[in-house]
Amino acid sequence: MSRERSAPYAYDGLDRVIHEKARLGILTSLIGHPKGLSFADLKRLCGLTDGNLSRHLQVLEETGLVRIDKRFEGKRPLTTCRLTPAGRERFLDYVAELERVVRDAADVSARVGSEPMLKPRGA
Amino acid sequence: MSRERSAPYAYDGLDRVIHEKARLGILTSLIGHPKGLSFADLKRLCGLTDGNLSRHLQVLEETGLVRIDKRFEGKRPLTTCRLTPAGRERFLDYVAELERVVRDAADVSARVGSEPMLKPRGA
DNA sequence: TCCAAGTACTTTATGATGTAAAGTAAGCAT
DNA sequence: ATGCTTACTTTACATCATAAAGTACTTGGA
Repeated sequence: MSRERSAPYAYDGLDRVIHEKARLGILTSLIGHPKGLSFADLKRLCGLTDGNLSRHLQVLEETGLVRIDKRFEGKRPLTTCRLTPAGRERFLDYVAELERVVRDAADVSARVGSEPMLKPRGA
Repeated sequence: MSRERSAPYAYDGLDRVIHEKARLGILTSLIGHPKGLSFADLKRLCGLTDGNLSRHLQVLEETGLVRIDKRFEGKRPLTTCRLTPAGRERFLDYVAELERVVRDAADVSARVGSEPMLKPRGA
């Protein structure tokens, strides 16, 4: 209930590592797949290039959010990524803060909603 | 309803300009104050330094999300910021996408919630 | 067998940009 | 006068996302 009394919109809970488009996508993908996802899967799901994904995974591993498993499936390398327990926890904390952002914004669009400022659903 | 069939976690709707901690705070502050906020107010509400706020406001003005009004109140300069109509719209679009992120994540924590992976409330 | 093309990544380099620190300018207090 | 505060802006640095190129191996023709 305290939350930086003086700076209610500082959103300190928005972890920089997680609050990044690409990484946010990766983590959201991973939280839905406890058994992990392959490099190729993530690439497709998140619409990322190889280099881009590789780099982000590196960051996520270094910060202990994901575990990366490299093995060979037959003759080909297969990289599998999954959330660490800590990663899951930090991600859920992050999402909780996101919900707060959404709520802060929603509160207001309700308050201001009486004025015809948001275009009516149909137009 | 389409949303990049093949890359459901790309979150293209997360506008880079808005998806920045500081700016997200600024915009959330502003949407709640249709009459605008002063530089000093924003600084406090968002917990930003002068230089930092100044820079972000510049970006937000350049991209047409906020309007900045500089006048003198008595003998002192007073900078007032408010959302433009376009800014409001783009911000609401952004928030809608945020909601999607939250929902994507929430769906899953529900699905996985049966397993004792998230620490029980008390521990 | 040799070569071209594809898979599965990693490394490098560059450009953008968030941020701290310093700077400007004016008012107010002592 | 001198110093402190408000109200910013400018600069300079350091981080970092991303594209492009590179590595290594495999598969599939000719």
